[in-house]
Amino acid sequence: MIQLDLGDRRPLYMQIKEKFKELIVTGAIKEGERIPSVREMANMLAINPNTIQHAYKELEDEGFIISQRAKGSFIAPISKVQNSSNNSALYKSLMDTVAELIYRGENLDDIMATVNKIYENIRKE
Amino acid sequence: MIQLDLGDRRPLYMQIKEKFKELIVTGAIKEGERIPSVREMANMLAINPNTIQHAYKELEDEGFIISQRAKGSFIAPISKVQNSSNNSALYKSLMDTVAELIYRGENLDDIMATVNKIYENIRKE
Amino acid sequence: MIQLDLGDRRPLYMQIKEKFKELIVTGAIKEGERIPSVREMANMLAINPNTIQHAYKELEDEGFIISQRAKGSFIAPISKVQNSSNNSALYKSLMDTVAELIYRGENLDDIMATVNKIYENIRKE
Amino acid sequence: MIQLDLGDRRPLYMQIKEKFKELIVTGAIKEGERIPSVREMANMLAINPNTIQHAYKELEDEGFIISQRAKGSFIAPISKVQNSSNNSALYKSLMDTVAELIYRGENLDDIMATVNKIYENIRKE
DNA sequence: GTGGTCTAGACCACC
DNA sequence: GTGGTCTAGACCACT
Repeated sequence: MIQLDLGDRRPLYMQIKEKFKELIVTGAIKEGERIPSVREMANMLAINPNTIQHAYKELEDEGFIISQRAKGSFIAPISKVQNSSNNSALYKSLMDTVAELIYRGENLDDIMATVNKIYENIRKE
Repeated sequence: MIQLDLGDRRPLYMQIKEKFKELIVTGAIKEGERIPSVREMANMLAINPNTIQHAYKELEDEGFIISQRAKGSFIAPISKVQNSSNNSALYKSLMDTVAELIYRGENLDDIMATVNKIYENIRKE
Repeated sequence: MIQLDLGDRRPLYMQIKEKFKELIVTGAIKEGERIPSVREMANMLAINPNTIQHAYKELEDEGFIISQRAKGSFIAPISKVQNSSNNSALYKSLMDTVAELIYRGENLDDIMATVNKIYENIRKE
Repeated sequence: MIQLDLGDRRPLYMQIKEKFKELIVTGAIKEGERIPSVREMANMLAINPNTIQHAYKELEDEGFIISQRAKGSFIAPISKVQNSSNNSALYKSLMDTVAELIYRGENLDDIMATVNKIYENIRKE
């Protein structure tokens, strides 16, 4: 489900958090679905439970999951995420990434095609 | 030219590095142009020269600038950047960002329009 | 383990880096093995920790080690090194060195014998 | 004749010196031949004459060239170079380079073939 | 306790 | 004057 990359320079908890975000936003895990408990996850990845806890905490703060004591953690209703923030930081990231791709010689059509493909993949789910 | 954000959780050297990348890839600074010396920049931003040095070092490692002892630092020829790397990490970032935008309820057309606008802005220069 | 030569005109961090590379490529330290922490090494060599940090950073950039915050630094899996680079610079260095040896009157057989001996020494490990 | 690489991190004088060594040891310039004067060279490369002077000085110190006031600089007789130094540093460099090539997955036969090719190329001249 | 970031201040090699 | 190296010492984030 989640694969840690030791070469990755980001802290472990952030890798885990962002991997979960990826699974959620691409629709691989859906609204209401349960994710492994902190302890299960810690066992699976063979790392300290505190690290998982940290990741889950931030996911909850950002509205992606909801943790219920003694029951587990669940993907939050999508409506919650949509209200919870303005998306200007994401648009900023989009602009920087696209500008760099163009600078590095990538074709506008290839970029557009990639964006379209992501959209199609998500719809299909 | 560059504004530091102390509230930003990224290290200072990275803010500087990424701001320069932005200026370069959007065409605000052009191939061959000289950027401020390590000391000038340190004075302008009122931070330690070592921090600027760190930022410039990484920009050079990534192929964006060329630093020459006793002469200064200059924007690298664009051909160096285009050859020097594969763009898969950037495409990965693009996919993650777009997926999250869609998940947060953004419209595909708005995203496409943003991509197009970046392209037009860069071409105009 | 590592001996600094103050008479050497290369910077300290580079002496350290290259000594480690030597230990790694000759098999004296093996994949996955832990190397001394930045502070331990600094104490052992009686130099500033930043200098060690600099050396380790470059070893990591070149794919020889992996540094993990709060855990330590480890010899990278050899597969990472083999994929991560093209070897043309090394072949260039080989050609220059051999050409100079010949110019200085060395015998081709002696050179070949040296190459063979290195190979045997590494295989034996 | 000589091409400077601004991206190269070595000082200019050293690039020049090593390029000359390369031309000499591979036989591209021969014993007794005249090389351009400091001023000619400085004009050709559009750099400061002091930089050329520095390079020539070191070439002379190492026995590769002989400078005669008002006449110019000439490639030294090969016998001079052969006597002038022990070659242990070169063998050290050879061993390090070969060990790294092997570590990076290169084949012993390819390395041997390269060494042989250099030898043949020099003999032919 | 670990690696990473940052400061203040110094010195060096290069051009 | 420029980039690069180094020290001494501090603080932070992560596990």
